[in-house]
Amino acid sequence: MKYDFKSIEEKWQKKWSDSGEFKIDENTDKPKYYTLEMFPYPSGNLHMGHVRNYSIGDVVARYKKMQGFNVLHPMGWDSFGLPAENAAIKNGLDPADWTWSNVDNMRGQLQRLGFSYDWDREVATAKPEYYKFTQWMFEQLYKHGLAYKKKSYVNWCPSCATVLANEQVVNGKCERCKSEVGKKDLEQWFFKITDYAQRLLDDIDKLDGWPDKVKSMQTNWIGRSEGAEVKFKIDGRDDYLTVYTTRPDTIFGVSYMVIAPEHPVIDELISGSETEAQCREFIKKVQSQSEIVRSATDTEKEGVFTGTYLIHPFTGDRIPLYLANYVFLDYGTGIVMGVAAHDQRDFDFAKKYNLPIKIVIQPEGQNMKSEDMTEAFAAEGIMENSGQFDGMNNKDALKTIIEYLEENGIGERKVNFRLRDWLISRQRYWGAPIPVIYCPHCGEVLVPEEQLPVLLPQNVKFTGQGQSPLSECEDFVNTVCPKCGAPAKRETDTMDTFVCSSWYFLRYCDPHNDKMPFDKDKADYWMNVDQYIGGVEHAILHLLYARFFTKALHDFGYIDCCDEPFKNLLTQGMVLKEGTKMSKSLGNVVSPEEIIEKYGADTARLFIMFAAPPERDLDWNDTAVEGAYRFLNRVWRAVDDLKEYLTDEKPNQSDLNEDEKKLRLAVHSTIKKVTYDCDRFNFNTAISSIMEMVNALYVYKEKTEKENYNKAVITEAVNALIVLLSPFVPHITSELWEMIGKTSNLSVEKWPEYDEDALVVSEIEIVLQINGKIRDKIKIDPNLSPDQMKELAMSSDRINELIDGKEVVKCIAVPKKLINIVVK
RNA sequence: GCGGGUAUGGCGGAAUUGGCAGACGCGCCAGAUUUAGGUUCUGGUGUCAGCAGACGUGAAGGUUCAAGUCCUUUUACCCGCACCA
Repeated sequence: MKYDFKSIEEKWQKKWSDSGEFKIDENTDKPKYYTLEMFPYPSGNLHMGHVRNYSIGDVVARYKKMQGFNVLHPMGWDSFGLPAENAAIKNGLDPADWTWSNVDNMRGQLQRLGFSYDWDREVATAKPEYYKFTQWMFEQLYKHGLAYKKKSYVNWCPSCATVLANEQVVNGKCERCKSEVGKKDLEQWFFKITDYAQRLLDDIDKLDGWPDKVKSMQTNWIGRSEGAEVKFKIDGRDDYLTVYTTRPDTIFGVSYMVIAPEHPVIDELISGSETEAQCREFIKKVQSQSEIVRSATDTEKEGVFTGTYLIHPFTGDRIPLYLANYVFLDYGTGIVMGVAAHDQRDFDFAKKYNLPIKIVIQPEGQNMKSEDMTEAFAAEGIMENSGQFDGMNNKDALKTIIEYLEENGIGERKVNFRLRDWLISRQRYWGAPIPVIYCPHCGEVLVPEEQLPVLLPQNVKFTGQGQSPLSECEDFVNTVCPKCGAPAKRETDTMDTFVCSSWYFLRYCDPHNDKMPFDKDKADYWMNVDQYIGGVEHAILHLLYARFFTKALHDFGYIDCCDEPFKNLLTQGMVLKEGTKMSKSLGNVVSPEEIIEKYGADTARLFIMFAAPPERDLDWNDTAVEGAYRFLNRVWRAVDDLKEYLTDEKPNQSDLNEDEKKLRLAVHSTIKKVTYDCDRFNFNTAISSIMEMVNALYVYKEKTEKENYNKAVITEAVNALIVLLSPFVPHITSELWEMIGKTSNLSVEKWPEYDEDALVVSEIEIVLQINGKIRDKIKIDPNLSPDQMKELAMSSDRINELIDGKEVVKCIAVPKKLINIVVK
């Protein structure tokens, strides 16, 4: 019989779907295991990255299930987002129709790959029954003071015609469409993720199962720094400006101050000053610069004197205040001390504008002169020109100076984060509407919970310009105030899709609940996610937001079991073709559909799991895919040949001949190895050891006459082969299972255990070395003591020949491995 | 500049603890089967050398009886952040 993957895969996929094979619930004594792959955006078709992501997840799910866990393995759709709306603008399609037809197509593709999802738990963020609770989440955050509206300079993508979160701006460009992002002064909705900055940072240490890379990326993104805020009095006035510095020890080295051009106090400061005209011109110039130019390290530092002086709190000196393009409004206070001698940026600026360079820290044992300096001195040293702090080590001085600042009311210790609040409103249609109503009498009012969801209106015009399409939709905008009943208007912005995906893993725990986003007991049963799998591109955005949501929901009392969503994280590598990323423009895209058509889902899955370890990039190789297909055929033929030599009897180790023992050894060492490897996600080596076992089976077949087959040993080998292979290639193994007469369900078959007795060998080969070089190999009883081993080694003719006439200095024997004789 | 990572045959990749470097697969070479091609089965395949042997895990040192693995220095490449005061 031939391996007909097409009919086999169709047959089993239908069986699984008809019987609800992968349906799961909480009513069991088994320990739970929640494995989750990042849900896809329904772009229309699966790509190889998806196939890899979900193949890895499916192997984990099936393996854990066979090990006796109650496995939650769900799938869903991150189905709000811009492409649907762009399709509407371009082709006049309804975003919902476009989305749901893509979902149907992709669901079919996932099913053709044989993934073991509990489809009853499917979620889609764009369904009212889901976004109802996204809106509920917004309201919870609002009620706890974590959602608020403010006017600020925000990132604006002209092409997407919407604002963006800081995390969505990559090198000054929109992470979605790559257009240059500008700034706009707008009133927008934010989530106060900064309230959680310290906890999000501290708890990174708890994430043992996360890759270091992702942890360090999050650490850098949160960007904690310690320093002080210091007040400088404005000369000739009674008020102060406050600066933030991480180097209060250099405060005596301040020779000028710099302020961000957008700073709100500037207008007042420069009005009427002699440099007003230049200042205004400079501000205009800086604002016209793109974020990329502005934030590039090599952009020349420029500035203009404001006409204002500040008074140094220690020396009383008058310090000139400059506008400068290298100071940012949104970090610290937007005002910085200029310490030319000890900061490279300040040094460059001071050189350009001829500002004094004042040394206050000397490298130990040296006497630097400012006129000789070619770059700033930022290392440790001894304080000088710093009044009562002279002679101190600058690290000690830093602490002492902060204490002094606090005691004298000049300043205070301050921790700063780079993390900004999360801007969540978007001027787009295809997202969850923000459930807020503006009443002329009551102001900002939440839509009452019982009125959720605020539904997206239909028959909306998409122009792709200006305001959110919702704002043109009279029926939607006009409503009544839930508090006073007066005519009122709805918020017309929708939420960033990252809000929807920040809690979907909780919804899978209880996907049909229409009262609450999830039942607390169910969430406490399933959470947290034992294994999360996805691309590293979400290292900051999604993973940070999901952590924030989980912590907030935990604090609000909706989950008890954890305040971190993902216990273990696997970031899988990319799928490449000839070393480069697959892309339409390069024309090197390998379509999963074609591969399934040509070789079947099992071959696609096997190749992907075999070709590289999961976290590494994988280079697609057509001939190696053939190799995977060849292997499955080899397995098929072996089982087909041997199916008539099966028995119910178990092998008896003591009755076996050498060939039978060898086969049994191969089988049981493979069980051991595959189990070990699967526990560590070394799927490529797990598969290679199964291949070795198949090779051993062929050797046995070759060497043994059919009438002498040991049926018990063969049966054990065939069973183990099918079971061990089943998480990787579920269709062919299900068919083979049935073919050898099994009626039980393979997907819940108990994972095999190896038999120690089968691993015992009477003889092993060890290596004889002289001075670390291999000179001979001998076969010995593995249980020999080191002394017995040495004795045997010394009786080797070859060894005696080589050490003849030399002095044996030392002899090392490592049981079961080698003997090394050291001679002079 | 800061942070994370990678480097092993023609290629993808193995090598749990320091203990036979190159498992497994691809490719290639040969043999068997076949009218032939394909398929399948078997054997070979790091480099140099006829053999013995020597060399070999980015580079250079070191520790050790023994190093891909540990230590020091260094190079190249990939990824992330970056005028953050």
